[in-house]
Amino acid sequence: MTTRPAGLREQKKQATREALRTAALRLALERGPDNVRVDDIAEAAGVSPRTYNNYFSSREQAIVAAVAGEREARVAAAVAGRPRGVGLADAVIEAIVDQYTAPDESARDALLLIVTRPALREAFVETTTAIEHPLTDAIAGRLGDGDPHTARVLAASVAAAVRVALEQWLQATVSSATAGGLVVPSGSLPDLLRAALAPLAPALDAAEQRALRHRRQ
Amino acid sequence: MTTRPAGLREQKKQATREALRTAALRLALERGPDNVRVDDIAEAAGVSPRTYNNYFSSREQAIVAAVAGEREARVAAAVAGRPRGVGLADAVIEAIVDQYTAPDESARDALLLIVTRPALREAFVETTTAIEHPLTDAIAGRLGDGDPHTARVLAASVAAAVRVALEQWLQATVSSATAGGLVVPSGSLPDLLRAALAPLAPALDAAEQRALRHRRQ
DNA sequence: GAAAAAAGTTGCGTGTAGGCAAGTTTGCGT
DNA sequence: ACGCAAACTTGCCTACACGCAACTTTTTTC
Repeated sequence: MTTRPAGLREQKKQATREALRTAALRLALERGPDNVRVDDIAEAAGVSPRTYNNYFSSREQAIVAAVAGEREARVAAAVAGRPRGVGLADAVIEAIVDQYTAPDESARDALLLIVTRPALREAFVETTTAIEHPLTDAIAGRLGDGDPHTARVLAASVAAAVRVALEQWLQATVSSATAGGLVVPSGSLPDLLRAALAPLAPALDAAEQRALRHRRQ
Repeated sequence: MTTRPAGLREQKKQATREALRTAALRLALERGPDNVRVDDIAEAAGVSPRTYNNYFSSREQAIVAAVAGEREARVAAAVAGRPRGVGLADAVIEAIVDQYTAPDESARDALLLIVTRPALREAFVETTTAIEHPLTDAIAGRLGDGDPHTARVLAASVAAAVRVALEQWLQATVSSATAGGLVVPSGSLPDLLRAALAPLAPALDAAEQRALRHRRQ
């Protein structure tokens, strides 16, 4: 579905990208993010520093990409994969909660690293915009391609809501970190996501109803 | 209303900011955006280059800021200023259409400049996120402070929809430019804005109803 | 299967973003 | 009115992003 004919070229590109981001994360964890030069990352991944910048347009991007991974694609697939019966709002909300609540233990200490550095936090929050395009397609698929504009706006809004939830979560995390104990848990991300997405449910449902009505006629 | 106690300090800051962005725009128009160094802008505004970066975190920001101006504040004020009777969705949509359709003739050639340079276009589109905070307050004011979270999500979604509309408008503009004739008009921005915001109306209305019901109890 | 075309990598050079610490200006309490 | 504290400006310095043009690798075409 998501995998195209392959081609050696594309394989290498993905491999390089993967090598860069894992190298970036590993080095950041080993020495702390401030002691990692892009030269180091490039060297660890076996490419030139110039090539690094062909893949990532900032040093932070590579690090957060290792955590965010291919979440965009997974979210879109999850939305598309919900059974026909469930409403659009439920499909979207549950798909997102699922994908952002992956039991990814390996990411725990990485997130710990991210929350403490403002630049990294910002880059991490920025990753939410990456879900817009896949999500647009997924929503358009469910709405029946009547009006791609609507799907795009809804996807952008959903991404914005996710961003809001992440910001709240990070803020809670960092304040609980400075407040005292071990950091990890903070407010429950799933709850924050649901709360942030809830106000958009009427818009999603309305679009779905409109699409249905339109198709009948 | 929006003007605080003043204070000489704040005045100077605003003056510097204004000087920087007008200088940036003037120079960009005179010589073309690629022939403007931040040193030039700083010099024209009478500050050090280092100070420039205390105000704007990229060269493009200053140029687009001259066009975007204080639109954030105006949008928020316009939303807050609509009569109590009109629904939230209408208030928001009309306020935004008004503010983005200012008959600002002086901005015409500036926009012409912006659409042609990808970096400037991106920076211009990014300015939409600036309306989020003021708009959050304005929406929260209309919803009655019952749940500030909802206002924030709605504001972020509205900003996202505006961004989508701007992207479409810029794309239409640039393609009509490469296609042939004089550039300026392209698709009607007001129409694009209304179309992009329409799918969010149900969410805005639902929030308003909820707030009303909540207040009655 | 070889040659042309397309896509990707790399080094170089220029301009830029931002941390830090010292110097300057503004605001405020007394 | 005075002086202290906080906020802003500035120069210096390091690392970084990205255009460009030459070169290498993969893909396509005949």
